[in-house]
This record gives sequence, C-alpha cells and structure tokens, in this order.
Amino acid sequence: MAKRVTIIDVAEAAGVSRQTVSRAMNDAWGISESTRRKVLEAADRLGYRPSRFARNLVTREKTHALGVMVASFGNPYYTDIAASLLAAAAERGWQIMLTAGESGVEEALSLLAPQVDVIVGHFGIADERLRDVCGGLPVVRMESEVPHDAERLPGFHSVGLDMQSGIQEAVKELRDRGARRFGMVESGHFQRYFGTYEPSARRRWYEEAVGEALSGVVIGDESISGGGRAFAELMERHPDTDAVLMFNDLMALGAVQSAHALGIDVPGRVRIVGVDGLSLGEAVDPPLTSIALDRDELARHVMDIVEILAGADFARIDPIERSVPSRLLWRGSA
Amino acid sequence: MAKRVTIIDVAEAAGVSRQTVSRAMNDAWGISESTRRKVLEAADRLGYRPSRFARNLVTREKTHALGVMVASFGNPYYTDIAASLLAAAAERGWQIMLTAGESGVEEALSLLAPQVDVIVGHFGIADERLRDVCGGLPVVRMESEVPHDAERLPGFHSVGLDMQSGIQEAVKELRDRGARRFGMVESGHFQRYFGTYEPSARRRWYEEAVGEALSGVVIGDESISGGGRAFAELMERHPDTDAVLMFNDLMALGAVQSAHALGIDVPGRVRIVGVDGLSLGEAVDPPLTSIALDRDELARHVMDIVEILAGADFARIDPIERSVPSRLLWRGSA
DNA sequence: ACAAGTTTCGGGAAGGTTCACGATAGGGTC
DNA sequence: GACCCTATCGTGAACCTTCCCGAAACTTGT
Repeated sequence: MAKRVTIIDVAEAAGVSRQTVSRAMNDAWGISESTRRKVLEAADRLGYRPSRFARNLVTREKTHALGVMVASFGNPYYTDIAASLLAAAAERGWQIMLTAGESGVEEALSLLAPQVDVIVGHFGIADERLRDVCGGLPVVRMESEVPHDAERLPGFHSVGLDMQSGIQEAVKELRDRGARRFGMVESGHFQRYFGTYEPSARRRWYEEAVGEALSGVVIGDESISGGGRAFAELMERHPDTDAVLMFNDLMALGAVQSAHALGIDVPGRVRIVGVDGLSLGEAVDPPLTSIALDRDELARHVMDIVEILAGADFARIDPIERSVPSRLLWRGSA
Repeated sequence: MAKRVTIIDVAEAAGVSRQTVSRAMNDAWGISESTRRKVLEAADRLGYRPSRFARNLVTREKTHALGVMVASFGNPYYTDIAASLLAAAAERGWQIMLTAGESGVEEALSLLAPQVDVIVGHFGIADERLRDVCGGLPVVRMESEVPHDAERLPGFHSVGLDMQSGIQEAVKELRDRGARRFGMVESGHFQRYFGTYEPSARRRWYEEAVGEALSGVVIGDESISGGGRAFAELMERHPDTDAVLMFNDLMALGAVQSAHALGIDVPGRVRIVGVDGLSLGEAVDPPLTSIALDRDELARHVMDIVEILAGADFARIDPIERSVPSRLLWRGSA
C-alpha cells in the first residue's frame, strides 16, 4: 500500500517548510515567485494532492453537505425531485451528495452517511434499520403521502404530500367538463411489498370524491407498460368509464399510449389524469393532465428542516412533520 | 459564533475519556452498557455530532468522491447521463457529489471542488478558468463530439462521442427503407454561443452520408418547441423531404408533436431520427428512433479515467482522450 | 486469598492541513 | 554602522477524531 504523499514530503523535496508549500499550493501572499515554482515542481513530481479532509478540518468545515437518496435515478419522478432539491440546496449554499437505492439501500447509505451532515430521501426501509446504517445522522423522509401518525424515532423527520385537495379539484373539474363515470388505476406496489393489500390514500380520497359515480378500480404495475395494461383492462371491464385517475404519471403515460392503440380518443372519449406533474408529461401528445406535486415547495420544506437540523442541537429537536399541497395541472389529456 | 461541540466536551460532561466516547458513538466493543448509555445521554444533551472530516482523516479516507457537474438537471439528457454515472460510480465504490451549472458554473464548482477528488462534467468554460476554480483538481470533460485536437492543459482529460458510425448507419437504414430526400434540423446553440455559426459535427457527418440526397437544413432552438418549429419550417420549405435527422432527441420530440399537429404521418410520410437515445424517447408515441449514445459505456470510460487519476501521481499523467461510439436505436418514428 | 484471565477504560500519538506569530535576511535611510 | 521596514520563510499549535497499547478494575478458578 503506497503511503500517501503529504505536504511534508513535498516540503522536504523542495527544501522548504510545510507552510511554504501550503502558500504555494493556495497561491497565497508572501512567497517569492521562484520558490513557488520550485515547490510546485516538487509537488508535481511527487504527485502531491492535499487531503481535503485535513484541509476542511482546519478551515472549520464551513460547507455543509446534504446526502440525498432516491429509489431510482432512471425514474423521472425522482430525477425531477432531485432537480428541485439541487436547486434549493444550491441556493442555500449546501452541497448535494447523491446516491440511489437500486442496488442495496443499506450499502449505499452506509457509504453516504460518513460524508454528509443530513440525509434526505425515499428509503423504503424502517426507521430502526435506517438509524443503524446512518450512524445517528438526522434523516428527512420524503413521503408519498401525508405522514401518518406513526411513532417517529427521534432524529427522523418527514415531508409528505397532501393529495386530497388536488384530487377533489380534479374530480370537480372533470365533472364540470361532463365526466360521469369515474374509473381508477391503482398501484399494486403496496400489495407486492407488504403482501396484504391496503388501499392507497389516493384511492381513498378519489373514491370519497367521486362517490356513486365510481365505475371501477383496476390494480396495475407502477410502470408505463403496467399502466397501459391496467388501463386497457379497466376500459374493457367498465366500458362506460369516461374519466380515469391513474395512480401516477408514469402509468398515465402508458394509459395514453394504450388508448391510442385501442383507438380511444383522449380526452374526447375518456379523460385521463395522472399524479405527480412530471415535467415529462409536457413532452407527450396530448400533454398529461396531472395532480402535481409542487416539487419546488417540497424542496423548500426539506431545506427548511435541514437547516433547522444543521443549526446545532439537532438531537433535541422533536420530529418535524410537514406536508406540501398538490395542485391540479390542467393540460391536454383531460 | 457558537463553538463546536467536540468529543472532549462530551467526555468531560460524561466524566470519561475521549476514547470511551468514541467507543460509545461507534458502538464498538469494550464498553459497558451503563457507561455507553451515560455517554450517549451526554452527547445527546450537548448536541454532539462527530466531525466527518476529523473522522475521515484518521480512518485514511478510503472512500473517494467524484464531483459531477451537469449543465442542467431539468434536461433529461443530463439526468440520463448522471444516472449511468451514478451506477458506474456506485459499482466501483465511489460517491458522487452532484451540482448543476445553471446558476453560475464557477461558483458551483468552487463549492464542489474542495469536497471531491476528481471533477467530471459538462462545463462550457475554458480550461484556464476551470483550472483556477478547481484548485488543481483533475478534470474529465464529457464532450458532445469527439475531442478535437485542441491543446489540453495538463490534468484535463476527456471522453467524447463519436457519431459518425451511428449517422452512417442511420442513413443507410433510412435508404433501405425507401427514404430519398434527407433533411436536417441543426442546433442554433453554437451560433448563439460563439456569435459565428460553424456547422456541428453531426451536420458534417450527415451531409457527407446523404450526399446529393440532402433536401435542406434548418436551424432551430435546442428545445422541444424549438425542434417543433424548425421541423415545421423544414417541411414547408422542402416538402419533398421524407427523412429528417433532428439534432437531438429533445428537438425530435418536438418534431413528432409538430408532425402530428400538421397531419403528417410518422413514419409513413416522413421518418424522424433523433440523437442521444434518451430513455424518454420510449415513453412517447411513436417511440423515437435515435442515434444513441451508449451512456453506460460513457460512464465506464469516465470511471476508468477517474480511477487512473485517483491512483496517485495523477499529475504526471498525460491528458487522456477517449471516445464512445454511437449506435442506431431503431424504434417507431423512422 | 492469590494467581490468572477478562473486561473496561485512559493516555499518548497519529493523521494532514492551515493559522498566528516569530525569525531571518536584505534594502534603504540617516 | 545603527536603525527600521518589508518581503520571505519557518516553528509551534490547533483542528477533531481514531488507533495502539498499557493500566486499572473486576471476575473466576483453586
């Protein structure tokens, strides 16, 4: 194992002191041009690289780092969120260290944790395991629903998404435009995950909003193709459906494609509404109507919490829970 | 300015030594349950957080950090690349610290640089400025074309994209399928950037490949809508065009939408080919045919270089230049 | 009760850098 | 030549944690 080249090695090689090397490297004031060149040459020859840890240690670590974990980076839902987070963090002078949970949440986290001050993300594992793997770091969870009243461990905070208002608004708008029979494609994710099916909050709010006008609900995979298949099944089993809420935009994209393939006019024959408000939804034809998560506000909330946590004594702070409202993004598909 | 709570403060508060506090925090072996609790309680009370820099300093900084800068995180081209980079980096045990250049490339870089070992990305600024702002860190550039023979500064490496083979392949395939008149929508980006227009490598390769069969070239904005407008203009000015190369997939998306709006059948009346191979291209209808950048291979090359650079003595390494080939991704739009 | 072993804890050092300040040398002024 | 000033460079300390190893305390066996 090659020993690290330190500032002292360079100093000796150049025949000067540490301090002089430091001055040369940071092109500081108080060093003659000739010795600077001499030192730089020696550093070059030895392949010297200052240790960023030693440097940050002594410069009082002014920069804060935020660890962000998303489930998958191939999913536009997460990249959109990461984009907003990145912007909000940059605005407040935080650096973002990013990782994805695709191949081992715990391993990725244990690598990320020692490098950052706070961790935020979608994890899909329980608080207890999270605490073990994060080494006591404060954690901010981004939930896909309003945080339920679960007992949070200390040091665990969350920002949830309140979809009730958005769903109500969407149903009202659909009604105003003449929709009479409301269907929904629900996610099978929970079921696959927990074994037992439990209706999602989205479904509960939707059913409450449409009441008697519900035509049917079909469960599908959380993917474009899964959404397409489920949509086709829904239309076959409940042909009178003229408005559909898709569990998310990815599935809604599949539904639009599927409708096109089946010769079903959108939004003429059936109106399709997604959830998430992906920017990707603008790129398709017709552009996707969606109940949008305001990602910038989400990011703002996250950064608010993060800064509270970073402001010393985080350990004494009670779990913070916030939620961001959704809003209807009326585009072409409904 | 509140002084930092150190391990010594906790030790004094708990009436033990540093070492014991360290043991308690890292739940190491060799400490009784009662003292552990006592220490943890004291740490909690004081709001103690171990310094990640001091810790990493002594644990010999085994984890390497890669700084990644992309132009914009809202652009799927960059997020796709970031995704591949993230996967490749995770595979080799590197952490990724991400930033975007949207609001100030230099400022973002100067924040990023002290935190990482190598920097890679799309920058849009000259080597000289980059060197100043990165403090001598080695840099890997991702180029949108094959690295030209510019004089690279030492410490600057690059991976470029070789599009010639992909474009040739695409033109051949289009010919085989009956295309006779070839148009292109070119990017106006260079022109806006440098004032003076210079044909892109894509255009040069394309014109060389189609030869006499070129119907016309129109310049457009590098965006969905810009692509749509330019495509419409191309079809109006050169109505005999039956195959179009769009400068990139984003613009191609606009072209497909525009064609739809104009009642032009794709690919029946005109075949549309994009460049980049965005995963987003699969989500639209018809799915986008594209000359794809193999992002995983790009990421592999980048990580290869990065690991070479990290392996000591980087300063003595001559600029490395690599290029990744493109390949034709035949989907529905051509 | 004593020896031996085990558990628990502390002191000194290391890790690589920057900061504050003191030391040295050379040049100019009188 | 004494004095001061400035430009340049070096020494000790600090930053905060973990590792190594020895000391102390406690447990067990006889």
